[in-house]
Amino acid sequence: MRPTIRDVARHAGVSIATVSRVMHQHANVSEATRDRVARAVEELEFTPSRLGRSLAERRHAANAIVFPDLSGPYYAEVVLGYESVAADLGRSVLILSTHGRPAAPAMVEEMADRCDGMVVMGRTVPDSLLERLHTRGMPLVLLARPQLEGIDSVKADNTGSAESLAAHVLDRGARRLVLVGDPDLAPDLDERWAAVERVAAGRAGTRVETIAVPVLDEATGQEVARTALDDALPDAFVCGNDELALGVLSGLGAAGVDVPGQVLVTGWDDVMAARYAGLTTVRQPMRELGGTAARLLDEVITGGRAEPRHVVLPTELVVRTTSGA
Amino acid sequence: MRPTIRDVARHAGVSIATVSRVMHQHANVSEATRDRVARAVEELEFTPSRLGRSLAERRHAANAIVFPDLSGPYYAEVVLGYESVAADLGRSVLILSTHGRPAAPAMVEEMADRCDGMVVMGRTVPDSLLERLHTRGMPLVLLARPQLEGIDSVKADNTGSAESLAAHVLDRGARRLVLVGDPDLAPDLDERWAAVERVAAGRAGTRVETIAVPVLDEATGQEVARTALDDALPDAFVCGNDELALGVLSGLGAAGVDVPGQVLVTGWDDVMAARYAGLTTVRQPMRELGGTAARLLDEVITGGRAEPRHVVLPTELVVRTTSGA
DNA sequence: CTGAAAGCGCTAACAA
DNA sequence: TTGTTAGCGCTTTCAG
Repeated sequence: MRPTIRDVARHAGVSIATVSRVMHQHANVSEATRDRVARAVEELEFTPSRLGRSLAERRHAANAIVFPDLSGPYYAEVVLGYESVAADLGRSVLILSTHGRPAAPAMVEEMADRCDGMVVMGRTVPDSLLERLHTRGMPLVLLARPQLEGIDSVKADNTGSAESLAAHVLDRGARRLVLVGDPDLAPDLDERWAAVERVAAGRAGTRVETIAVPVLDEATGQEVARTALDDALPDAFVCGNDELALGVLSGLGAAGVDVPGQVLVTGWDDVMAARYAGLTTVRQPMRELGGTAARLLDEVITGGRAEPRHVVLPTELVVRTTSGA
Repeated sequence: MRPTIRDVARHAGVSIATVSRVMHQHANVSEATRDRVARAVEELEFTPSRLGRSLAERRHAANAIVFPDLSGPYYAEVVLGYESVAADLGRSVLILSTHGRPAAPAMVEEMADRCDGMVVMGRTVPDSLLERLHTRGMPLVLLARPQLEGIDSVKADNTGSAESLAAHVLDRGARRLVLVGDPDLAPDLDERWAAVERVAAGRAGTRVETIAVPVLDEATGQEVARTALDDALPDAFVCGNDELALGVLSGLGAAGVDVPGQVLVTGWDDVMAARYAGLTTVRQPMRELGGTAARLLDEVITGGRAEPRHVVLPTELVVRTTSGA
């Protein structure tokens, strides 16, 4: 059996309170006893139980992050940025991918009971749950999802870059645009699509359509391309993320369509593969999104800020060959 | 304040033991009391505290995974595969990226105190720590790292595919090969390099050199290319992972070197970008590596197997244009 | 079928 | 400076 604080106390001939004090470098301990205790700790290889400590302190020194699923680099990068900062702040990191599981809300509640605060991405959990957690006092930060009254949030700028992207595509002569992706899956898309439509509305003869897809991955992109090939090809596919765009690209390529000659294709995120595919896209600071969320959450947990903060990180249009260099 | 089991007990006019029984669907409770308790639980919105429960049960219902750092898709995919299976098994998931931190061993010990078992990847932690944890009874699974006496392990086949890769490159006429990557960073490389050298040794006039790099990422790959350009170019760069290879590729491309005409370049992992870059590589089942580790760990935790298991997952050579189609 | 009581391992008032 | 003691919230014998 692993030694407990009582074992150490007995071994050093002191009380458990003294052991606790020594473990916490508490001031009021004579050097002599401190040494005795330290020796006992050494000899028994004592490490205080996190569980006992957490129960007594009523804090976990851990925090969590919830994200929808993990197809592709975007979430991975965000999570890793989060882990990195949270670890620097001395907190353990719990992760949960809801992956459309019906039990997701229950899993989130369970996780809420293991940490001092959590970051929630996308449409992983019903708002009502988040609001309940928030009123219950659980520190929360929303990441890349719609804001909620009184809760901190972080997101990347969708509007500005979506406007640049739209302008770019239209400047290239595209008139009929197809927006690919489902805002219900990626809440960010709402803002982006709105921006594109706003820009398009300012230009005569422009038409914008929308294709909702079940998943934002390469296979789906390929399918979108195939379907479009049977109908009339639009002038541009504006996709919700790079994987979708990459899929459209290969679907089109397989059919011998000339990109960007006949059609333009754009993505979003700027994942590594986008560079090698020459995809025009918008760069999001994925790592920083996670890192910023971790820092905000820490402020909420420790500081007890009065007002919630809402951070928007900049994004950047990256023009490459596939939408016309 | 959140209600405790005592609140529920008082509310239902029973003892806490009875509440506990009801919460656990324990048999010996009359239907009447069960209902009373259930109602009280409802009304107070009682959820048992994980902490209290864990302390009493002496189990966390959580497990962890440690990995070196997160540059690139490989670790991300593995972690996600792990999370997915672990969550299905009803366990919470803790992650820790050691990232060369000097405090890594301490962080791992701390994490060990929050979970029922953990998966350890690569050279994140000194073997001595792992052995100590193991003797202490902590369930462990090693992932893509050298085995340790009595501890389960999972890895992808390095030898077979490295042989195929070497044969492929040599068949393409390469005589002077450069192996890029540091086995101290990625333990898998030892086996791969050994396999390549074995195959090369069987062919006359072949020379194999090695370049150790500090990190296996794109920037490093570019640098390797630049350095090689100043000296004599080898016939083939056999890289430790895709990112490195992709970096070499762009470094070479920037200098106008014809790949695969003048030089061959190969990677390892088959990440998404590799497909779009046309990189010859070896496909590793990244997700499955994580998933398998999660399952093994579960067996160790729950079953108490007598003998450790060592699983090797198959890999596959994927030939694309950059090493000669 | 139900309750009392003893922990699980620690922290932190309060005394001394 | 040190020790005593009462929890933190739960599970689980052991009686009844």
